[in-house]
Amino acid sequence: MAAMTIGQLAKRAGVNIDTIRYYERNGLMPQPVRRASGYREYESDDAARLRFILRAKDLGFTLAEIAELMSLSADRDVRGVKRRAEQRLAQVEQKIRELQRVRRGLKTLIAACPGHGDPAQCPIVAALSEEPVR
Amino acid sequence: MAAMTIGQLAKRAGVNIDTIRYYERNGLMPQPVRRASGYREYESDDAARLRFILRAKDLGFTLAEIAELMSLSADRDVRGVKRRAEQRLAQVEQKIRELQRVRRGLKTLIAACPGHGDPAQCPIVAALSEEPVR
DNA sequence: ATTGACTCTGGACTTTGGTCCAGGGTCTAT
DNA sequence: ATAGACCCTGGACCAAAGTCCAGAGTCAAT
Repeated sequence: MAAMTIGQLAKRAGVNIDTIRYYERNGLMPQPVRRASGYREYESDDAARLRFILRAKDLGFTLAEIAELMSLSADRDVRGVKRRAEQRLAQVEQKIRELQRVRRGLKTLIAACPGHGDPAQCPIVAALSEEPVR
Repeated sequence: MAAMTIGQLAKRAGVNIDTIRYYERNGLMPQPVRRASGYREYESDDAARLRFILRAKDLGFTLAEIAELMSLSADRDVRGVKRRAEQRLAQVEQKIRELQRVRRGLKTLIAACPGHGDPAQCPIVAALSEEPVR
């Protein structure tokens, strides 16, 4: 019920005021009611919507994906929402695998490096110019 | 020994020709010898250097970090190189943990979503507007 | 009524790692 | 000698997700 200004909403959500305007321009936040002065007025629904965006962002969705999620949700397309979440999960798992590969590569190099002495003995220096493992 | 043009080097390394010029502008690749015509001439050392850059990039180093690695390596500072590799490893591990958290979040939502019916029953739609777990 | 904090708009700017283009010169094979 | 492929430079442009700014108007408290 309590109407808020954009500054209050921003503070409450812990985001920059310009971020909210940016989301509005990009269709993620609604065009809010305006006072006679032009000031935006937000309701608690808007705060919920902003939390939705931030939570989804935290889960790694891009803003474009979030817009799509909200559109699916508005269409009551629960299946579509679930599908997008599954796709995102697959991406995350792919990225984890990739980073695990990188981790193995780094660990191998670090383990073999004496950390002192002749650079020619350091496998990091040497290995970095070998053929990539890709 | 065999001198190459930039196009040959690019093809051999599998990168865009402009990427090499870009690396040169940013101090990652050396200013090569020029022919009278102005054409760049590369030696196999340069190919090794380019591989170094690409391999390090593959391990997730930024170009700035790669420049630093090369500078350390040129200073024969093996300890410094190892330290950077360890720091990068720590970053990678941090990122993996973060993605694992994201994965858990997504899995929880997906598991609880029926995938059909009333959107009010779908925890993805609902949970996304709750307080972030951060 | 004034002050200080707040808000409005439109547009410019940031970062990273390139990619592309135009308008010119060069190289190589025929 | 000429075509076609290559190379040169400088600068413009791209994505993503904001952030910042100037110049103007508004709000709340004193």
